[in-house]
This record gives sequence, C-alpha cells and structure tokens, in this order.
Amino acid sequence: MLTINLIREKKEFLIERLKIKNFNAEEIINRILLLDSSRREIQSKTDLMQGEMNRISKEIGSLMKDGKRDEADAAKEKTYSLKEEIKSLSDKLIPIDNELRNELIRLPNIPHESVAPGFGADDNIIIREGGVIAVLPDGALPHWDLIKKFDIIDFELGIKLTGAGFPVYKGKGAKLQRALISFFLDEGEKAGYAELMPPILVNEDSGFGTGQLPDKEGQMYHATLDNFYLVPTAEVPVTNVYRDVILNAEMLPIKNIAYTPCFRREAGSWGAHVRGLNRLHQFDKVEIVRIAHPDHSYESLEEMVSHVENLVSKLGLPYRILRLCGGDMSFTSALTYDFEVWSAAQKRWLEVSSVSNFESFQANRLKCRFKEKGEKQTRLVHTLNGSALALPRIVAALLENNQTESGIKIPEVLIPYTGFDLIN
RNA sequence: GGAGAGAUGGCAGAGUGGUCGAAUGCGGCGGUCUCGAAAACCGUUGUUCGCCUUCCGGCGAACCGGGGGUUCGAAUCCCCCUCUCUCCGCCA
Repeated sequence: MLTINLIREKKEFLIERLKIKNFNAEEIINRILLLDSSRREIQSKTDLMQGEMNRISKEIGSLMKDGKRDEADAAKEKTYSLKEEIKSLSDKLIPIDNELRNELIRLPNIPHESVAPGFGADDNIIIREGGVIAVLPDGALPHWDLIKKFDIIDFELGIKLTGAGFPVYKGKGAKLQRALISFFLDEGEKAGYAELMPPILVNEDSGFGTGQLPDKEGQMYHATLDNFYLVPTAEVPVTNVYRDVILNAEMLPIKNIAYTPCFRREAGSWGAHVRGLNRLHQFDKVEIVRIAHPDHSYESLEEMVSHVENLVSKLGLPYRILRLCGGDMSFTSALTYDFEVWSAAQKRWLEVSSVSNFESFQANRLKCRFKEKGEKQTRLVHTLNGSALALPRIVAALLENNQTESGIKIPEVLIPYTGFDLIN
C-alpha cells in the first residue's frame, strides 16, 4: 500500500511510473485525493466540536462537584445538539474511510527507476549468466522419467493420498530434499541470516500484511473452520513477525531465513510446461527475508542476489538472472530479480528464485516502522525477500543435468548432507 | 471438551463514572557527581490523525485486547467477539 502522503505530493510522478506496470492509476488517484480531502475536512470539524464537547463536560463535572445543579443542567442542554452534529459528521466519515482504504489497496507498488516497461516474460532483461550448459548424451531423460526410473518421487502415490501436485518423496529422493534444505539453511546462516521456523498456518492479518489478502485469497488454501491460511511462502509468517513493530535504526538490517513447506492452489494456472516437478501444490522452499533501512535497501537487494547466485553456482547449475519488466512484476514489488536454471532435458529455463525489494509497500500495510536514534519521528522500513531456494525445479535441473550412464551425480557440496554421491 | 480468571504504556503493576494518556516500580534517554565507570540524585520518556509552523515545535482529537451501546462525561457500567492464563479431561 502506498502512503497517502506520497500520493498527495507526487501524483503525476506516480501516474507516470505506474504506466510501466501497465496500470492506469489516474482515476483511482483522483478518487483517492478527493476522498482524502473530504476526510480531512470532516476530521478537522469533528475535532473542533469534540474539543468543545470535552470542555463542556469538564465544566459540568466541576459544577456538579460544587453542587451547582442548575448550572450543570443548563450546560447539559448545550451538549445535545453538539452531540448530534458530531454523530452525523462521524457517520459520514466511516464510508469515506472505508472507500479510501479500498482504493488505496488497489494501487500497485511503484517500480524502481531501473525497471523497464514491458508486458511479459519476453521483455525481461537478462543481466547476468553463469555456469556451463552441458550437452547430454543421447537418450537423456526428462526428470519425470528419471524419478520413475530411480523410484525417488512418486506422483501417483501423492494423488492417492491427497491429489495431483502433492508428490511423495521416497528413499534417496526424500534424503535429497533434506540435504538441499539443510544446505540452503547452512549457507544462509554463514551469510548472517538468523533462522526461524514459523507456523505454516497464518491468520487473516498476516495475509493482509504481506499483500496476499484480500485480492489473492484464491491462491492460498484456506482452513475455513479456524479461518487460517496455509502459507504460500515463508515470506508471509516471517515478514509478519515485524507487523506492528517499531524498531531502532541500529537493528537494521534484520536478516532472517526460514524453511517451510509452501502451499499454492495454482487455480487456473495449469497448462503446458507443468509436468513433473515444474509446478506443485505443495513444495519446499528456503526463504530469506530482510527488514532494511530505506536508505540502504538496494544494497540489501544486491547482497541477496549475490547470495542466491552463490547457491546456484555451488550446485553447479547453469543459471541466468533477469530483471523483471514492469508487466511481469508482482503487484507489491518495486524491483524483482528472477533466477532461472537450465533444465537440460526439457531444454528450457526454470524459475527457481525471485528476489524482490518491496520498499515501504508491505511495511505500510504491516505498520513496520523504525526510529533513528534521538529522533521522535517514525519512518517505514523497507522489506525484501527472496527464495534461497525453491526445491522442486532445482531438483528437476539437478536430475536432468547430472544424469550419466551410471546414474545421477550429486553435486560435491551436497554429498556431506546426502551421504551418497550417486542416485542409481 | 468442561469449569473459572483475566487482557492497562518497552516490561511489571495500580486505577470501578468527572483535569486519567493514565499512580508507582523497573527499563530507556539526557544531566549532576567522577580520571572513567558504578551507585546516588535531578529531569525526561508511547502511537496515530488533523490544523498551524521555514526549522525547533505548538495546538486540538483519538487510542487502556477488538467492535458496539449507556452517559453531558467511560480504562472504569452494559452487550458481542477475539485472545491469554489456571484447574479438570484428552493427547504427540
């Protein structure tokens, strides 16, 4: 959610910038400014009247104390009409406040100045590539055949237990999951991220804080009996740790890392390219989250990108980093880098991480602020997060890229975690 | 699941209708003292909104779990909701 101050001060700038996200904000912003000015007008009036009311009430109090009943009664007379006016004014304020809020949450975050215009994946800009794209031998298999061949992930069994998109990991497949999670967490810890293991069910306030609610509720599984949502990413519980919190500037940046399973309904997004591990309803992911000082959040973003880059290169996967164009960025993001790894048998790039700076957009919803030492004024923090990393497509790429005649070779860095160096 | 108790400022904890935004203690910040520190003493100490102000700031309103009500006036009375704790039951 953008702050009302920014909208008041930089209307034209906002309208221009939001065009980069292919969003026409003019109408909404005009409506917001109109609502805002009537809100303030009513607020000023009611404040004045309420002040008068408070004065009279105090007066009545002291008159009563002095036993001047008649004068007190006369003062009471004065309050009746005043009270009615206040009531009718504040009744007017309620729908205005509600509409203002509803309009405010419809505005997407403004893209960073480096974000290029565009409509989709084709307009994203490759900013860096790394690793070597291996040439596979004849007869190389896509990962959905490999997992059957080695019996390490069972989709049919998952369908029996739950439904499509809930695979069962078996044997070395299960152990590979554990190994990757531990590896990612350990690398994060080395880079100074403090680990959290949060709940994977969250309440409505948390869903609102990070921007999943109210608009994207169809993407989350909803436990209606208790009104909890299954987390689509650890971003939700971890970022909400800092909801309604005022931090000291010296505490920034806060760096957290968390592993959680992630649950996504993916309603309507099933189509081509979703075979095997490419898209699941439940998957594992390690997420890094930062709460940063607004003056330094882009340094944080760069550090997070380097961290993720380090992970994929340690795993020996060919990768590329994209800066998303305006049209491909999420509603809440100001700048997003996507990481893709090369899937040798599918011959396509698979997205394995998305690292974003939300600037103060989430912080404003979360009411996460900080105070500079000695300052009275609070400011909104910047929030950032990134996958480091999401497992399924990493596994897909590892299986496909590392297949040999004798089996699938485990990357060097994972062997201490798996305890084996070959899946065969 | 059954029975009871409670929710007050960063924390602890008073306050049952009239200067209560809220006693007191702790903590935090500033100062005195000190070579320095501790102790002691003095001062200060929340958030949001609105109006005014070039800055510092000033004035007003709201906030005592959330929402509604009674009243000239509510932390205090009434109703609803949420959450927490204790005991019993069940249980990884």
